[in-house]
Amino acid sequence: MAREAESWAAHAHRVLAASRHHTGAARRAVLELLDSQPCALSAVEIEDALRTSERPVARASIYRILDELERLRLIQKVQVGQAMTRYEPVRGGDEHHHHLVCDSCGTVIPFSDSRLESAIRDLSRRVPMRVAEHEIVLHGECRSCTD
Amino acid sequence: MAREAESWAAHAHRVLAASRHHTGAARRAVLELLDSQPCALSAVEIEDALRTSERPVARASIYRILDELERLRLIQKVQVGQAMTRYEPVRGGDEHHHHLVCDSCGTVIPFSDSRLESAIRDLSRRVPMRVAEHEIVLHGECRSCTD
DNA sequence: ACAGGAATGAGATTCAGTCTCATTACACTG
DNA sequence: CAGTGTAATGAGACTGAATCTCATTCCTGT
Ligand SMILES: [Zn+2]
Ligand SMILES: [Zn+2]
Ligand SMILES: [Zn+2]
Ligand SMILES: [Zn+2]
Repeated sequence: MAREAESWAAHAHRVLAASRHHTGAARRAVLELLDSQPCALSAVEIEDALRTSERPVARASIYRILDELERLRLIQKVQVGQAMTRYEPVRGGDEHHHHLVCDSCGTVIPFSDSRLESAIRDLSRRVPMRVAEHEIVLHGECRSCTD
Repeated sequence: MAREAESWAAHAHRVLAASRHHTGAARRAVLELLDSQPCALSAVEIEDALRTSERPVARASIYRILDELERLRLIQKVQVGQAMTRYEPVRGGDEHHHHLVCDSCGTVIPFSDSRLESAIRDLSRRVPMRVAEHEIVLHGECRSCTD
């Protein structure tokens, strides 16, 4: 399957179109910004970035769109520290991952670890709750801040 | 050592006294409320609870006290979802633990798992950051919400 | 092209959390 | 035990992310 050829934005757009009627320009602008970005963005950063673009999008729309994308599992929240929530594309259903956060400079670095995931999977079965999600964040100091 | 006999509040009070000069009534009120509670509390819940008690404490003081307690590792933040930050006593340095959060009713259930911790410990060594802390939250639906 | 309903925008609003600074209370000294 | 210096506290203004409202605009199917 030529899935590699399809951008995340295009995929997300199709999923979005399949799950509701309209597909406005605001959605497209947000999708494309998210897809172009290497890192997780906050709603405010998205608003700022789009304000100066050819397709500004209102705050209310951004939050609505992000909610929708999250419900469809097209993006995921990244909670780093107590600061504002960030969002990043969930690409290709492939790599589930978590984050390292530098408490000095705020840098967010993704990582994945199969042993950790398997421990979580195993644990989820023994716990008094139907576990749907998990969040793992490692805090510390990144290389550049330690030097 | 008769450590069992000493309440967390009393322990915290000693640590606090050892690390600074004054030890006001506001601090005592917050310590005792935290100690008496089975679950993690938010700053707002603490403020509300104390407002109707015999020793109301101002919001600014509550946040100051919580910051101080956290720096001394007497309490720990519990970030569940995107909601407001909660705080819970760190008792006896003993059981490091994490939380299950029911996304329906908001219930928070503590758990600990040595395999998970060892996976984290191991992982922390292989990662491009000096890891100081970690947060793990499992989300899902608790038994009462599933029924 | 049209109608009906979904999507969007602008701004008011909420609310956790922070900041300021005047006042109070603690702990030590004499 | 009163006096003094300093830390702690309180009241409320302030900040900023996130939510809400509702009038307007724009899709989409017919
Ligand atoms: Zn750093
Ligand atoms: Zn995982
Ligand atoms: Zn529940
Ligand atoms: Zn742990």
